[in-house]
Amino acid sequence: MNPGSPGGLDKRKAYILATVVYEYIATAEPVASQTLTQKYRLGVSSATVRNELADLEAGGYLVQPHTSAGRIPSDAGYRTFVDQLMHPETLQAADRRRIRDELRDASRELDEVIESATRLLGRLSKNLAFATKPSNDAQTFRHLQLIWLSARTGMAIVVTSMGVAAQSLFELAADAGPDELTRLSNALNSRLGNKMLRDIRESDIAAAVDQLGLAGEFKNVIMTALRSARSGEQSTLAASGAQNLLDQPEFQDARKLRSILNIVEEQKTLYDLVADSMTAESAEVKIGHELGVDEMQDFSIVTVPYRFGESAIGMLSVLGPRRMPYARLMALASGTAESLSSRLSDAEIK
Amino acid sequence: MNPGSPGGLDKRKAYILATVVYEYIATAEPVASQTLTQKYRLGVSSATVRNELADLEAGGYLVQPHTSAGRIPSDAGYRTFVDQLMHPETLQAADRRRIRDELRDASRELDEVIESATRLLGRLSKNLAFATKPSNDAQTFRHLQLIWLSARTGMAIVVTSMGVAAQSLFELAADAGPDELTRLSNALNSRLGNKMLRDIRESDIAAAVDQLGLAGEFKNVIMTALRSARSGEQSTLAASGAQNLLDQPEFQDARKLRSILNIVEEQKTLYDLVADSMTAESAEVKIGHELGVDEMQDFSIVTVPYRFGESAIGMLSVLGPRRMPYARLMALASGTAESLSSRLSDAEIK
DNA sequence: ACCTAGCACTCCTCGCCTGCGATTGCTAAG
DNA sequence: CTTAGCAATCGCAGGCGAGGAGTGCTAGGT
Repeated sequence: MNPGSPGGLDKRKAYILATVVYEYIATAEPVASQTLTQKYRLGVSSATVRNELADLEAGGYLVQPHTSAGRIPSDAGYRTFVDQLMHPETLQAADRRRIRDELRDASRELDEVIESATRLLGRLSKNLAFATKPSNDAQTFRHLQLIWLSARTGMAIVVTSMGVAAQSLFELAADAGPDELTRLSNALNSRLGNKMLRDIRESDIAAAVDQLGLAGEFKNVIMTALRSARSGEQSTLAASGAQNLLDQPEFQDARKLRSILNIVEEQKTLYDLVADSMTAESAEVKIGHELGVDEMQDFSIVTVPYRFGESAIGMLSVLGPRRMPYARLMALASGTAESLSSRLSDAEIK
Repeated sequence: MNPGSPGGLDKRKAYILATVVYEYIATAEPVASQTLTQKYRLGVSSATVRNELADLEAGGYLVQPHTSAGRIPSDAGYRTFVDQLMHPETLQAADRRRIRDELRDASRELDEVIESATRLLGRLSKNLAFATKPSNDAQTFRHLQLIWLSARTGMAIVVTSMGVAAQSLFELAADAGPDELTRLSNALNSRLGNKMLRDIRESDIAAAVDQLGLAGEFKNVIMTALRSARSGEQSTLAASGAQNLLDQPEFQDARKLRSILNIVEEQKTLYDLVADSMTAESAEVKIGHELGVDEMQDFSIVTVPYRFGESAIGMLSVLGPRRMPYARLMALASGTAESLSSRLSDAEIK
């Protein structure tokens, strides 16, 4: 092996590996040495290619389903392909515009915008797309309103810069009048204005409540509302495009799909799988066993964070067979996330 | 045929038909005459049963997949079974309690309660469960709050007896102060209190706005908020349990599932299919072609409305193979809907 | 008039085999 | 280091036949 070449592979091996991956992604059939020489003018004979293929298999980049079959990429093969061999794609201006337009037409509601983006990505990628709902942690506090419903019940609404974050009903042990709730709302608003949600301390609340001489139970009411605003529905997912997976030849067998659908419906596992990509700068790929879940050996996931202002608040992902068009899906996911990010920022409540 | 007997079938034919359906539901295998005589002590020989089976086939209740196979029920066979032959089931007290408890633990948020009920029903029924989100039309108005965010932006929140129904952001052409919004909120609340949402007229709003001498654009702002409160997310569905369908032997073939997943994700078709069961008193069943959708020939749906107070506000359904345990699923769906209804009513904002 | 034993007939299913084609690895020569 | 040639391996599709499941019909019994 020539040192200094990508992945410790000499140039020809790298090219052959890349070609095998491209070809397998396109056809879903094991790739034979002859196919390579015929379709790709390698300038060498199939026998030479066979020698190279054998080396690549020894190196762990390829596997053979059975003796008299061609080669298919291993997880390591895909990994090398993604990291070093493939040509990254970027979206055509036209595609970019289509995505942007479609998201613009979506409702103003936060959840629905996220769901639209997920549906869109599912449709464009022809795979299963999913998104985490945003964490509100890094959002800015805009308004807290206590609504009087009856002497002992009310509702607290927290508005953040992204729109309504949470409503929570409360019950009081002692009667309170509408005026008290209004006064308390006002006091809190002037005290908390423009803080980030995560920076609001219990002492801020306590000060406001005590200053007005109100019952201590209000502190709990407000903390509860803020807490639920902060956590949002963070661990729930939006998903779309499961039926696309049924089109893939490798999932004609229903058993493989069962586990996936299960995982998608459970949401928890899926959330954990992508959670660590929240801090990524751009699209990240996890391939087969890298996902660390037995039932997902045959799948890969592309994940890209979306932002509100500066901070990443959630992830947009595509789940498909390992044999997925990585460059294209990374471009699509990135493009969609980018549009989503700017769509969210446009809707910011200043 | 003896007149006066169920479905125009004499007693023995009815019993044999019922037995074929039971057996086929249990085994997913065509039912043979000998199986019937061996398992069910009919008191006659298999030859006699064969004659009866031939009659039932002539009558359209059964079909034969091929000459040397047993019989399986036709849509008409299932229909007769459901309407006249099967023993209706009711839930054990223990099951009933489990459902109630599980729903009680669910969050207070309306959407999440519905989703919990759907997940629960999916799990218990071992099929695909789905629910329509409630229509707010028949809910009672409790509170409208206009929140001041900046001189020209604000948010309108409408609270109904079921909890928050809608929030909507608005922009004004002319500056307004927090006081105006508060005064308008108060005026509207005293005027609209305890009306049903659908009974609120534009003139009520206009009167309040004009009385306070406020800009006409407030009328639109408020009407928009009320409209969005009324419509809710009515046509979106919650669904759970798709992977259960993959366990059914008849759907090992991925093609049949594709159409179903598609339909479930589309939601629209599914919503239309069950919409007319909203006025039903109890569980309704649609079998195979009765659904009127080609791709759903192999499926049946059990639908039961759930209520808030007196009025039906949504539907809870189970979708599965035609070969589903109708009595059990009807009992499960009814029980879950009942618990859901009372759970919702308990959470009413009085 | 109804029931039933017996039997021929039909049709599906499964395992077995075979031949074909695809593809490889190896060898030996350039 | 490359390549042509070739034997060897393996999967797969198709054909064939045995086995079995189940029916419909017939004829005789109650």
